[in-house]
Amino acid sequence: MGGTMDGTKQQRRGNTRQRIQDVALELFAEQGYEKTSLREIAERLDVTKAALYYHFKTKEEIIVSLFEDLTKPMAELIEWGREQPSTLDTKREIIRRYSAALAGAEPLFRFMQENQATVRELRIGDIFKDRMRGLRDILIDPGADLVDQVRSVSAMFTLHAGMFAMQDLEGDVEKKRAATLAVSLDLITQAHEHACRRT
Amino acid sequence: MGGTMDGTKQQRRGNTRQRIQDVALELFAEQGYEKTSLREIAERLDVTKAALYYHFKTKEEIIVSLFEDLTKPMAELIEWGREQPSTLDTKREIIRRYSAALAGAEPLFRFMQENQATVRELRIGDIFKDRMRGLRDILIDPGADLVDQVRSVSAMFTLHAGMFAMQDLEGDVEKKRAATLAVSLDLITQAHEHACRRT
Amino acid sequence: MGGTMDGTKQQRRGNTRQRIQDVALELFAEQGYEKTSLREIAERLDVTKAALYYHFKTKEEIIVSLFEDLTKPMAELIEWGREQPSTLDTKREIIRRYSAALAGAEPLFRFMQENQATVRELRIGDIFKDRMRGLRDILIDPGADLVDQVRSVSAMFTLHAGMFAMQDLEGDVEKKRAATLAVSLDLITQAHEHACRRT
Amino acid sequence: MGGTMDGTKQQRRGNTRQRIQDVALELFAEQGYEKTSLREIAERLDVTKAALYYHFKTKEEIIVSLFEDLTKPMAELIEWGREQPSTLDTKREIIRRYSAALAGAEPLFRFMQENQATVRELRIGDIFKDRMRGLRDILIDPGADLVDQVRSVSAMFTLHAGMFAMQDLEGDVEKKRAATLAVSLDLITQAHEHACRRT
DNA sequence: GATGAATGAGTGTTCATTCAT
DNA sequence: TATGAATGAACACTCATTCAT
Repeated sequence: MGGTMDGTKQQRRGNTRQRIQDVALELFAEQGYEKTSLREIAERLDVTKAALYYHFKTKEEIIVSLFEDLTKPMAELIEWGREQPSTLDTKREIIRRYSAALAGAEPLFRFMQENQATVRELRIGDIFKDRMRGLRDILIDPGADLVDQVRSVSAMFTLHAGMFAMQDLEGDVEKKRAATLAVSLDLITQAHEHACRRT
Repeated sequence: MGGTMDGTKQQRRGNTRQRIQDVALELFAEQGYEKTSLREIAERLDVTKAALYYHFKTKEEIIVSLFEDLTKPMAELIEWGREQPSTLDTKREIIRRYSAALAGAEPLFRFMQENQATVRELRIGDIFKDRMRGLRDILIDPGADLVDQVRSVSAMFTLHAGMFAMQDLEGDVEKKRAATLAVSLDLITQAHEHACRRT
Repeated sequence: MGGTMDGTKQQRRGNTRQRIQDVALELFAEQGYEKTSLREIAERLDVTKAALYYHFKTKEEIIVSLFEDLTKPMAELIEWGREQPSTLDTKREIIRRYSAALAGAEPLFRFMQENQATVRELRIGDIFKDRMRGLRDILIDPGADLVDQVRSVSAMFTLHAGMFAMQDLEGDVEKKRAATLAVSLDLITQAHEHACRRT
Repeated sequence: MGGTMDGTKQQRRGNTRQRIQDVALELFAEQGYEKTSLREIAERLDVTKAALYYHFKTKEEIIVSLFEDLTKPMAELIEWGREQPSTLDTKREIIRRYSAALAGAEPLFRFMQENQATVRELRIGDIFKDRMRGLRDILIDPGADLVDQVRSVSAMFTLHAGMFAMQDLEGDVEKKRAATLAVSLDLITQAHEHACRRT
């Protein structure tokens, strides 16, 4: 209170790019990619559309940049996972870390889930698909029972559902997160143990 | 008058409305709602855009009509479910029938899943959300453990994931459907039995 | 004066396409292709830009349609020329007819000449280039002296120059046209006779 | 100060203005004035757009400066021509020197020819028109036959055509230049001698 | 001698929608 | 049952230009 400059249009030196990303992600997640126009983003930031083009070559590049910035943890997780032995502990750790990665970039992941049709046509669509497949292949034992494969995939999707579809369940957010993680871990454990017993 | 049926542009008496729905659903599911223009639909049918407006008042009404026509089984399932006692058998039957309902209107459900952001702004968004909540409330025991609630929701989402996300797993389509159903039934069973043991 | 309907927005049934072409050609010839915006064309016609798009898929298609409509005589001339024996009389007739063709589509040819850089990137650029080459190859004797080849080409370009670059010479338009044609015929005659004497 | 010249971005002290002109002319001649953006020029030079504005007040000034620098020989030629007696020898010398002037600034003249519609709206349009008229008036005898006037103008345009329209004729460049010049001299000679005979 | 950041005015193009016929 | 012709509002994107640093 008092002090912090004059309040309008100040302090935007050098961080405009960041502010564009923030507002864009918020709007993309809220209304979808196509229904969010550059005009809208620009107006919220009190700059002109042309200013957006100074920082990003196209509309798509905005979402691509967000994707690249925010999914780094996911990429690293996959890389890490590939180098580990395919033990139950590894898989459980993957699930735990993936849960954390999701929580850390919630709006982006919500966007990815709720705009799949759009995302599919965008450059990030393929990258994301690859990543999901990467994760899946780490969690699934080659040659496992089909039911157990489904269980592994379901473990991942339970985490997704936990973020978006269970938000209107009554109860504390953190507790729901924990419960979701528990079910996910349960599924991956069942999948793994069945598979072992067979061999 | 009278005359030869020559194969093109005849024989479509009265079924134009139906044909519009078919093509629209195909395109909506493939490219998304916003990216599918009425021009595109009209061109595929070899009629003019204005013709679409003879059959549907707006673009939104096309998707609404599809939704209403194709989700009747789901609505009936919920109605049926509400009148049944909350036993394990009931729940398993719900899951089975829901799986069948999904399979029977695959493109529409794919559309709903892949265009959630769009659907949310449409009239069908709320209806669908209500239905999903309806289903969920039948499957969940009030006062059950949070983990078991998650398990129930996960049972539903496993079916969804099964339709869309597992399509690139290797294996026969029917077998995958069966496996998915098995995991889903497993989850709902676990949820139910835990809950019973507590009471 | 007196009589002709009410003056505003009447009589435009069915001929809008034609009116667009007329206005577009006028503006393209006057200001160039790039500097003429669709807004400008639409405003002159008192319709919206979108109306232009009902009749033409793109801006380029407007100029393409003009080109196709207006250069038919030129195309036919080339076709005719190819079937004739390569006599002096044929060549003189070609020059005469080409002169007439130019006069009959003056604004288009002016446009083509004054916007060569633009035209080169358009679809019509290549077509036009081919036509010019076609004409040239009819007029030039294979194996003629280089100087005589130049004379033949110069005969064509003299006609062009006559249309555009000599308009500010003093004198009656028709007389200038006749004089230009005379010089052109002279050149083609010289070219032909030299060539004959050599063989 | 001292220091190693490493090859990139050095050694351009003071000659940036020149480099801008070079690149601009190249692009203007290749794609036209309107289709060449300052961004493009700047990118080729690996400087920012703003840097261009340090050296030139507007886009137009770039082409104006090119025009002024490169058409000095043409201006001097006219000045010289005006002071000479109107003999055949003078006229032939004018044609020879004009041919050389064209060859010495080929890209600019190509640009002027291929962007006439654009050039007309630019400041250089009028200057150039005046110059062409100046040349013409030296070559034409006042009161000569209209046909001979056309011949004189055609002599000039033959040189133009020679530069641009005959480039795809087979044959050595230098030989074509010589042939073109020969035809042009021929035309001017015919024009002159006819005129003399009449007086 | 040049850059980073931005603007204002414009571009061609597409869309859902309307309405007289 | 449809079409032909048009509209108004929007969209992504580009441009020449400016100015503080």
